[in-house]
Amino acid sequence: MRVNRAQAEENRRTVVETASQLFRERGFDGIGLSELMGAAGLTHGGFYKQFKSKDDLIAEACDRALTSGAISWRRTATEAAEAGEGVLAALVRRYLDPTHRDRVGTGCVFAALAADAARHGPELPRRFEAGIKTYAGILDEAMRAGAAGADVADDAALAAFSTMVGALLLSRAVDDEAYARRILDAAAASLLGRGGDAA
Amino acid sequence: MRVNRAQAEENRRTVVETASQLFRERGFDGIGLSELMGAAGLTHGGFYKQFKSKDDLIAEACDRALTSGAISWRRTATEAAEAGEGVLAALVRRYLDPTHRDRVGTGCVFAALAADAARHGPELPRRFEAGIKTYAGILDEAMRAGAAGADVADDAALAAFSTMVGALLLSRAVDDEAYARRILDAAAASLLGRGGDAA
DNA sequence: TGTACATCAGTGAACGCGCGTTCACTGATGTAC
DNA sequence: TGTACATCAGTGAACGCGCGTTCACTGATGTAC
Repeated sequence: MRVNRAQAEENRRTVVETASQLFRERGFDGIGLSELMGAAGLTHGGFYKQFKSKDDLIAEACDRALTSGAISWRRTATEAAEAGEGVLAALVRRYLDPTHRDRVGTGCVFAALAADAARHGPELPRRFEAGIKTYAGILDEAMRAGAAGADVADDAALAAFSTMVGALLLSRAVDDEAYARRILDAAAASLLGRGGDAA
Repeated sequence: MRVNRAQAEENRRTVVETASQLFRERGFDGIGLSELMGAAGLTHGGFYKQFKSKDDLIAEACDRALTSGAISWRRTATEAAEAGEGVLAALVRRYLDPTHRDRVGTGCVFAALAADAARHGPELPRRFEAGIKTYAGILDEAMRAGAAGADVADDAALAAFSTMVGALLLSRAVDDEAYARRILDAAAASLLGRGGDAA
C-alpha cells in the first residue's frame, strides 16, 4: 500500500544504508535483494520502484559509504585539533583500531570493497577514486600540520593511506587475533614513529 | 571416458591453476564451476571426481596462488642478491609495477582475494596468515640486509607489506591511469626513500 | 472543509536463468591370470 | 605377451534452489474541484 512521501524517502535511505553495510560485510554478490530488502524492513517486490537495478543500488551504497566515511574522518580530525592532539595520530589510531577492524559493515569501504569495485566496470572506480582523493587530502593536511616546517613528500599521504588500508585488509584476513593485532600495530608504528607519539 | 593417471593428475593441476587465476580476476562468486571447468578444457560433470566441493577448490586454489607467489618473491630476491642489487628495492619495484597491477589473475592473492577470504570462515584466513608470514619473512630479511647495521623495527616488514598490498589494491580501484600510477609510485617512494635507491 | 478520483509505494507471486551438486553412463586404463 | 574384466576420469543431462527482475494488485496518499 502507498506510504507518504516522507516515509518513502526514509525507506529509500534505509535501503541504501542497509545495503552499504551488508555489501561491506558480505560483498556485492554475498547478499541478495530479497534478504537485503527484508533487512531494511520491506519486501523485495518494491525494490524497482526506488532503484533501476542492483548495480544502481551498489553505486548508491558505495557513495553513501564513501561519504559517511569522509564525514567520520573529518570529525576525528576536528576533534583532535580542538583537543590540541596530533590529528594524524588520531586518524591513524582510530583507523587501525581492532574495533574498526571488527566492524566491517560500518568500516572503511576500501578495505571491504575495493577489490570488488575494481571488477565492476569504470563507474565504481570513478567513485572510489574521488573518495581516495578526499581521504588522502585529509591525511595530507594532517601530515603537513604535524611536520611543522619539515618537508612532506608530495604523495606521502597516498602512501600512508595505502599502509592503513593494506593493514586493515590483512588483519581481517588472518585467523590469529594476536597476529592481526601485530599487523595493525606495525602499521601504526610505521606511520607514527616507534613511540607512536608523532605529532 | 577414462584417462590415465598422469593425465588425470595434470587435469587436476590445470583446474586448480585455472581456478587460482579466475578467482583472483573475478572473485570466488564471480565464476561458476561450469565456466571454470570449460576454461580448463573439461566439462563440469567431472568436477566432483577431483574435488569435494567448490569451497574445497577455493582452498586449493588459494594455496596454489600463495605458494607460487612466494616462489616468485624468492626468485626475485635471489636474482637481485646475485646481481648485487638491493633486494628490498627489487621486491618493491616488481610488486608496485603497473604490469603486476594489470595482471590480476597471476598477481598478488592478498590484493585480489583477502577481503573475500576474510568472509569465508576460519579455514582461508589460516592459509592467508601463513602466507603473510612467508612474504613478511622475505621482506624482513631484505630490510635487515639493506639496513647494514641500522636497527629495523620488529614488525617493519608487516607495515611495508601492508603498504604494498594497500597501494596495489587502491591503484586497481581507481579509474584514471595516471592517478593509479601515482599511488604505486608514492608507495614505492615511501618504502625506498625519495630517490628510490635505498639498498 | 469535504468529496471523487488519480497516483504510486509497497506487496507477493511468478518469470527465466545460472548456480552448485548429483547421477547414469561411457570407454580407455589398469590389473589379474 | 595376450585375454578378460574391474576400475574410474570424464561426459552431459538433470536436480532443486536462490538469484535479479517483472507484474497484477492493493489501498493510503495526494490532488482537483
